[in-house]
Amino acid sequence: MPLGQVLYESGSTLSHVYFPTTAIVSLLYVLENGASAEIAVVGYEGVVGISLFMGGESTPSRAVVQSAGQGFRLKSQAIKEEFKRTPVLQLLLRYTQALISQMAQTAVCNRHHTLDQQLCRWLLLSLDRLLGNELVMTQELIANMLGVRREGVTEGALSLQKAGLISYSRGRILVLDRPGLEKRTCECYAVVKKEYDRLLPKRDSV
Amino acid sequence: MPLGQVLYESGSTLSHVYFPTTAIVSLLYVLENGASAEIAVVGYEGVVGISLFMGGESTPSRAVVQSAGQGFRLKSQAIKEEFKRTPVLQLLLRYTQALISQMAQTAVCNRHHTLDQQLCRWLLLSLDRLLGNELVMTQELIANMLGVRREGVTEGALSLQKAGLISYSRGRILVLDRPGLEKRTCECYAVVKKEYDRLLPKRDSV
DNA sequence: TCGTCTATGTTCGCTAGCGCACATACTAAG
DNA sequence: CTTAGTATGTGCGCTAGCGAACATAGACGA
Repeated sequence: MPLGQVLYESGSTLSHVYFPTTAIVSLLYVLENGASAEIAVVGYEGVVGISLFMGGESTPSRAVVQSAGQGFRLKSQAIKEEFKRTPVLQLLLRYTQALISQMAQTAVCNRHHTLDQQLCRWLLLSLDRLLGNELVMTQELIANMLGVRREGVTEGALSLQKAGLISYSRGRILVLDRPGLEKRTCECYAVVKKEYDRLLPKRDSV
Repeated sequence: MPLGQVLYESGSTLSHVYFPTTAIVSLLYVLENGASAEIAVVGYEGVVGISLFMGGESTPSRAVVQSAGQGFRLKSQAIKEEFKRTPVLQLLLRYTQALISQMAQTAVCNRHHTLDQQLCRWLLLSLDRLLGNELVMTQELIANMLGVRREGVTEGALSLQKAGLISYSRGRILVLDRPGLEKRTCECYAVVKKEYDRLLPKRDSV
């Protein structure tokens, strides 16, 4: 495995599972503007291509050889057959992959996007998991979730309210203009949502 | 599930697996100084307590109810018995959990730690996956991995060199003082390493 | 009705890291 | 040896977000 080799691109179907021995492989998440961040490092202790046995076939991440070296690989077919014997696990594994995607996206988002965008993303992700269009949630708590200052959330929420996208008071947030939020957030929300939809087609069947 | 309920603490052994229906649960990573960041959100589409069927028993993350609501739960014993039938998967699943830990830690680290600390973490993690004490890697590439500017890495590397911890030139980095790096980095390196060691005890057996 | 608590709003100085532009300096190919 | 190319060093102005301190105001119990 030479330095810089791309084992798989974001979104492509994986043809092999790789077991590095002396090589190191980086898992990168790439944003639309080309900016990227490394999500994890895989060396001799690990496997590149988890999604193949997670049931997802592909991931929104890219795998790049970070340090030249040796490794084994297995045809995807071989792995998949191994796992066909245990259909019960499929759903759980697929969910796991969705979760992993969300985590990874969170990491890049932390790095590259503004508090404002992250706030929108967070509101949308939460909303997707609720029935109405109301969130019971203080700004203080949101700040904790996002890992930022409470004051930052206050500013963000204010500007969203001024823009007529939400309205709130004392721990209740009403989303008035969902599409507006979607326009205002970064790509991360859409990526995560798409991945959940792809991996868990019937979301209310769990 | 009332708002604010902690389903499991970082590091504790999980007693149940939870399937939220109307509740939302946040997975938080907490730093030593108490600062934290949300790694992922789990709602009706998902499961809280993945590590139970991943084979890891516990995770370094905390699960908090973010929005009150209903949900099911299963005793951990029930889940584990289900999975005892398929011992082949165990190793892969355990590795998956280790990978997930690394991703999560990366996300908090992005949020809360300085470039300097992250650089040390990155060097150490890479070193752990190599034989010698030399990395073949330009600062430009490291910047890409960390998702920061090349100049930032230059500054960091300079100060590490001045401190006598590393020495480098044109794409070759020599680590001179490993313990020194470990002292200088944030907790994230240790957490990840510990988790890998815990989950993959015989690291050269993969 | 009053007092208290909690949620939100506002200000101010500060710093890390960004973006950009450019200055070296090592290296390898001709 | 020369030249081109790539890796590293440096300076400068700028902005997002931090930390801390404090102001306001809705909610709710006594």
